[in-house]
Amino acid sequence: MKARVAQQAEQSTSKRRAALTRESILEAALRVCAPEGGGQLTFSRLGKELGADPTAVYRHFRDKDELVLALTELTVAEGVELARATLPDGPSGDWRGWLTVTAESIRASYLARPVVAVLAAARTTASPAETSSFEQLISVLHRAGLPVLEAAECCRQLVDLTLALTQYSAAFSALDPATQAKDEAAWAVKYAMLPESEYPLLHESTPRLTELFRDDTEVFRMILATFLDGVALRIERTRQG
Amino acid sequence: MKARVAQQAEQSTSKRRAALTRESILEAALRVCAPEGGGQLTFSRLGKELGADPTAVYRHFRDKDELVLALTELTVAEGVELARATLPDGPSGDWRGWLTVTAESIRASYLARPVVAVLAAARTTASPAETSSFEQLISVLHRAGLPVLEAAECCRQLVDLTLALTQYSAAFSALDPATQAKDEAAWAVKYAMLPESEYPLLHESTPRLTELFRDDTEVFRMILATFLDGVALRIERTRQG
DNA sequence: CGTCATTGTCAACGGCATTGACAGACCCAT
DNA sequence: ATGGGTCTGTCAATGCCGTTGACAATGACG
Repeated sequence: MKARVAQQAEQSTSKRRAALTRESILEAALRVCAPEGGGQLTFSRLGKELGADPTAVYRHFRDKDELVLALTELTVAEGVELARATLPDGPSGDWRGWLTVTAESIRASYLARPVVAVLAAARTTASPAETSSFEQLISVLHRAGLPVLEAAECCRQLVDLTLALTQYSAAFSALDPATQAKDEAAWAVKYAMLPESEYPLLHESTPRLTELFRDDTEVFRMILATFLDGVALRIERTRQG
Repeated sequence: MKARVAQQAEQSTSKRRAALTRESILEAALRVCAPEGGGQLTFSRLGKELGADPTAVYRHFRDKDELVLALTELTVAEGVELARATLPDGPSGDWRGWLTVTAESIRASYLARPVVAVLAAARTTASPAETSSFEQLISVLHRAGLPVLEAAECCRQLVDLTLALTQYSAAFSALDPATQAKDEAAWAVKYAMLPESEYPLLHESTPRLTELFRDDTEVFRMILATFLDGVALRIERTRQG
């Protein structure tokens, strides 16, 4: 009864009354979620961006959760696409490069919309784009010498590591600038006042640590590198016996 | 109906009539944030737990942010304390055990109050408890053979890794059970329906991956192990050259 | 004893997601 | 064309949330 003309009739000529579509709403939402779009994703902001009543969105998404899920799916898909564009088509022996590119692509997509990353929290999307990317990751590690199951475990680790660290960074950059500045200042002051006698090592490292405070991306790269060193070790062990 | 806690009338200096104290509020908040305390930390819930008007809390904390910050500081301190209780007093050559215990202690403290973990997001606390723990971590890695700066970098990596993954887990367990179940079901269905011809490796790994879906803690342990393998490699390299 | 700061209560405000009633526009079969 | 049925946008209202300002009760102190 419901769900009449599923989706075929209206896209050819004039949209009957479709000022808003799922796509146009998602686009507007992505605009709102951009780092320069201002802190929050809210129905009223979305309505303003669309030039429509905020509640009109409910005609296309059951609730905010559904909207957020669609946004994360879009974001992941974009990340996967970005990775695909960077990576070679055929198989590659460079497993390390492959994993690195994939992780950093997904991270980049999320960081382009910190708000989405924050709202996505730990929701699992299981989008189709993700699937084939995952299969390829396993394949690359398997070719590198890992048994299938172990390769799959490593991939799961990589994905969790990437998503968790990315959302961690996103949460910070989604904070309002005042709070960000306050936190950073508090941190700097505290480290500057550390008594050298009591914390000699920390005192010596302060400049480097302060440098890293600002640079989430650098920290992510370092963690990823260390993690991949661990994977390399596992591969080597497997090969030897 | 005023459930008064009869524990005042102490303290040497001026103490008017403190039915509520910073400490009693924090305790109540921790109770609310416990996994079985029900989903959210809210002023009205807090007020109910205290048997007082919700807005009374504002007499002791400027706003919710300050309350949350205090809670995170408490949580981190508890984690550090837990680690201290487990670890030997003196120096230890077992750097790997040291790092593992520290990371898992902090994780355990946060997971005992998922709500705090979620609200803390990426706020930096720079509490005193944290500081000495950090100094010790650097010391342990330095003794293991790493230059001071490199040891400090590794510690920073470890902390970020731990906090990010913990908040990632906490975010999921802070979701209402219905959503959790729905997400898990969606994931399971999707993986069960994967065509073997297109995704042979994924298909083969499905049982293991499904097992890991539920077991955040196991995944964390694996990631930590892989990461520490990477650190071991770095230590070895330093020693040799 | 009177003054004053402290602290709990209460009512109110604005922002948020969500809902239900309504109205115009479109489609199709009559 | 016409009239029901259906989409889709609008509007008003609800309930929860954090936060604020006015008020009242309490104790401390000169």
